[in-house]
Amino acid sequence: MSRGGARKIVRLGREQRVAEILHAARDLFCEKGYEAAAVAEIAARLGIVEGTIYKYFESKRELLLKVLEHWYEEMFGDYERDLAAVAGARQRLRLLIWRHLRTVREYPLLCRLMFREVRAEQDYRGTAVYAKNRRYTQFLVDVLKEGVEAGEFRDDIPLPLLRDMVYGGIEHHAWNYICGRGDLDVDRIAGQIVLVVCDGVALRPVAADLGRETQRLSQIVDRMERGLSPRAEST
Amino acid sequence: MSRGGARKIVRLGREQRVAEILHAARDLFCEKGYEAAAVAEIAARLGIVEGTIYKYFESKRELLLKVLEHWYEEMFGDYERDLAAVAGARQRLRLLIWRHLRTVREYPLLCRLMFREVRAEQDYRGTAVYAKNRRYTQFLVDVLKEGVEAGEFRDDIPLPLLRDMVYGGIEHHAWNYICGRGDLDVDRIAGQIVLVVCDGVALRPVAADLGRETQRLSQIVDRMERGLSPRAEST
DNA sequence: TAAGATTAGTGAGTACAACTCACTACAAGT
DNA sequence: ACTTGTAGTGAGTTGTACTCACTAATCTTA
Repeated sequence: MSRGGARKIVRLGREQRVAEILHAARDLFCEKGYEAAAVAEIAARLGIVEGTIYKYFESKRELLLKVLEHWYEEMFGDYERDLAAVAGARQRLRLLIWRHLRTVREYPLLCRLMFREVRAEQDYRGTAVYAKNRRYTQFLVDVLKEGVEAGEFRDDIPLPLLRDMVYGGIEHHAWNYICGRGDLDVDRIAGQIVLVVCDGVALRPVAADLGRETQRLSQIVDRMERGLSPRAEST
Repeated sequence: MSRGGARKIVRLGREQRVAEILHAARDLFCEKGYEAAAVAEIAARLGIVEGTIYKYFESKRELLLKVLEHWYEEMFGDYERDLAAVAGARQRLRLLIWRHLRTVREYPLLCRLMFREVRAEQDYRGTAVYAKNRRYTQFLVDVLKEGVEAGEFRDDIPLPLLRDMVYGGIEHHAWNYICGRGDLDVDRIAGQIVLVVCDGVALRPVAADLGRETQRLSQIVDRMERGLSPRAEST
């Protein structure tokens, strides 16, 4: 601004420049949202000109997709590892739901971009982000499938529907938080979702009162068999 | 085009013109989506000029909101009536889920606008569409509450979470259909969602084997009390 | 019926952002 | 030192939301 156009041009290698642009784009998209973020401002922040960005990315949208692809790549790292440490379908399910909620809590702005700007567009299927998202949600379907095969979950509910109820439910429930209002109690919500899903699909639900009744009758039978009156101790 | 600017100007009353614009806007938004629909094209279809639309609507976005408000108004009509005809929390729940799925099936393009362009925006809360949507989803929360009060549903799961799992789940599950791919089997999906939700919140789940055990013990106790040997008939 | 008031409708703009392209300048290879 | 590949430029073009000073059709009132 102060010195009129006498700026030194800095030349970077392709890789490095691409990385810089992705980083600046992620920041600005998170700050302002996709629409409001101008490509020219991303360029300005890096001290380059708009045209340079179009040298490396075909369009603003491609830039957004690449930003989110990188994010997914970051996430996949410790997913399998964490999952391998937990046994039992219900506990594994809980882990996936809990981790997803934690991700929403940690990166609300990126989630917002994903939900709003990417997943909703015409061309979504066919993008690399779609493939990565499929891989991400497939973890949950696989855990449910294990549960069915192990006899822990019933087999008459299509797994994709359960998947959609979990991820769709979380998205709706977290929307306020994602938009910057209120907080997100990850532990509590994870527990409640597991409760709804499992006691809907678990083969043997608790049935507390039936259970208590069985126990009571059991004790009576025990005492009777030992020759005691069934009413002996009831006062 | 053919006669150079010698078009007759048609003057309409305010009400009528507004109605015309809303209708044309709804069509074009559904055809092309919000972004791709140009205000100038809405005007062109009515044989008027862009500025005229801005005489009646402050912005393109207000136009979209008004279109969706009108749609909600259409829907509310027979909602209470239908609901009044059905008894029992589970059946009423099924009705609401079934009706919502049918609406999605019938108006996928308007649903798409609602999900994509309206609900996701910053200013959504504070719009009249938000209020109408609240009223719409509140039906389901009320039905759940009735179920809890009637002792049909457990009371340890927050109703808003269930609401979000239902509507969020449906939205996710129907997204392919909304985007014009495949079909939507309303009856089947409604049944499955009710199954998941109810057998998750219903107070007395089937628990067939626990039930049988209770029955068996009951019979033993009966016989014992009548002075018979507990093992009398077991062979 | 004619003048004045009201308001529907016009169309030529402005502003701004995505995207393009012919060109410049820097660095490496020979 | 000359050539060549390519990073970077910046002045466009295009398209669209939105504005505004103005025109003309209709209504009101004398």
